Amino acid sequence: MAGFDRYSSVLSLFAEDRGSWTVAEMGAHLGTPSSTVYRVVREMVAAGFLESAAGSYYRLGPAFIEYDRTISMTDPLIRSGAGFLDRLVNDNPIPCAAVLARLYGNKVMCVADARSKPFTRKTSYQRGRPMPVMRGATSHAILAQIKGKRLDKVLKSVAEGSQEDRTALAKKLERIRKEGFCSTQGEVDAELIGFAVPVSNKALGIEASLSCISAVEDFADTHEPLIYANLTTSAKLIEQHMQRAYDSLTEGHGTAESPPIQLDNP
Amino acid sequence: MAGFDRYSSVLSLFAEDRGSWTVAEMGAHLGTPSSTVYRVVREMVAAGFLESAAGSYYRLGPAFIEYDRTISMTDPLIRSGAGFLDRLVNDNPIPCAAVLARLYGNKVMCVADARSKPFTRKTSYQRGRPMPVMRGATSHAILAQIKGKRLDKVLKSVAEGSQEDRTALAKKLERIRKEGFCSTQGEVDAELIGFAVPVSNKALGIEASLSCISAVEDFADTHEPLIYANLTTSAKLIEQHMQRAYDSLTEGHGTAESPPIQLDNP
DNA sequence: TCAATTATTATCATATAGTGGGAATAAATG
DNA sequence: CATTTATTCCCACTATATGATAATAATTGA
Repeated sequence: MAGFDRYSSVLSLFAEDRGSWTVAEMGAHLGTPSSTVYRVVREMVAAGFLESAAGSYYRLGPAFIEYDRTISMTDPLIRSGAGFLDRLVNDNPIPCAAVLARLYGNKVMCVADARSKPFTRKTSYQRGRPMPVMRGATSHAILAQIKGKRLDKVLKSVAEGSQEDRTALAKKLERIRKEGFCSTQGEVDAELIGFAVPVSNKALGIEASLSCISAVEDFADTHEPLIYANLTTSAKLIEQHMQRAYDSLTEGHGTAESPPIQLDNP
Repeated sequence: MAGFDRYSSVLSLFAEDRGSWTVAEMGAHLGTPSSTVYRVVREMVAAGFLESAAGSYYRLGPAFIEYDRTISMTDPLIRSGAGFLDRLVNDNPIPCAAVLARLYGNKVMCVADARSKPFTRKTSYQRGRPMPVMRGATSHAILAQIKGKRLDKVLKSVAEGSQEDRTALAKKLERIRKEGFCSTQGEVDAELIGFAVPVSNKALGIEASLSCISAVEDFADTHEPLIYANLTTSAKLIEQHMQRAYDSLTEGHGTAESPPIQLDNP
């Protein structure tokens, strides 16, 4: 193994189901001698990517918390969008969770979320958790924004579903592109229904979606217009905010409505 | 440059004040030719540590959000402590923010926080932001738990303050160790006062503190006993929770009070 | 406390992988 | 479509990673 893989293969061991490893365990799982693993681990501890814990165990280090904060403070979508989620869940006619998700390379990931107090269901959508690319309104509203070889690349990267599935999805995406919204039921979590609208900014290269998730049993058809109205309105506001932030940077000044948000992409 | 530094020196460029860089800019700042930077960047993009954004800019990638989530779900302190913060800020007699911070190598970092609705002040303590090691009740309550060469190592690593400062601090820490709590005023943020108590678990190698921060103008001496009582109670609960989680793992079973928390450090 | 065990670092000959200047190609721009 | 800019490719030259082993440090148990 060479290059960055040497390091990321070690980091990949640390996941939800296993947060601490000894050097011997890492070596065994990676098929690498301990002396080599020790050197790699030592370097990453020095850089804050791992920390030495009790009992000769190692854990993920503070660098991840720090860089996560950097992302929260500099990412245009998070900066512009996170603040709208609380309002959205409270304006919704039924209990729900709101999710702001975006395409990150070939991955769809939730980058901010909120839930109304009465909404107690568990949802698969959580900040930092990679999401199914081919299933769910959240992902559909994102994929509807891309096409051609870019879309192919994303779909191929997940290596999921048959050719027919992908053709069917392509048709669905075409319709979403025209209508501007979509919903799915039970594709991600049983008994939950999701509604989503696209959010994007071409100049910043951001393809995202805003969605809300509710229990099927709380939902009635009469709620649908209001749900979509709220989502669409919030999405527009987020897009406006992103564009203003971008403009205020390229023009080199902030306005009264858009305080000088630091958005360093000129 | 060699080893992991090759990669972390690139990542270090990305910070609060600058979230996107072109390869040419990175090369100029690092004194490295573009062809080399391109190779390094390509590797990190493939691993999700960077993402390619619009206009030939690069940004931090989804890996950081994902690993941050992994930490939140596996770190014993965060798992046991984060849930107590909301209760703490609401039980407090005056508006405040609560901070759970820990020693991470030689760094003190906030890993979870909460604030009561009426508390609107800006505080320097935010999840993911490295904190001053030698100043503030939050850090003092942590440092009071370590001594000898370990303490020396931490203090030397920050290279801050004179020898006298460090001697004075050592005396202060000695008193905190005996009393079990501490407070500072204006050491971190002007007009704010902080109160802190230690939180630790020897078996897990965790040295942390629980603190709350209020405006000096809201504070009266009569509040102090209740503030410390709340902090101490919460800290005890957090420590108990951590210990139970640890025990339930080492004994290989969960009990009714402590649901089977997945804590993989045996 | 000390002996025994285990974790971590150091050493070093060898194989391997990174470097960077420049050419070639791909992508973006106007 | 032509031009500029970004990105990848190529390759001789070094520098660095590797991993078996030995030395040291830290931890554990009696």
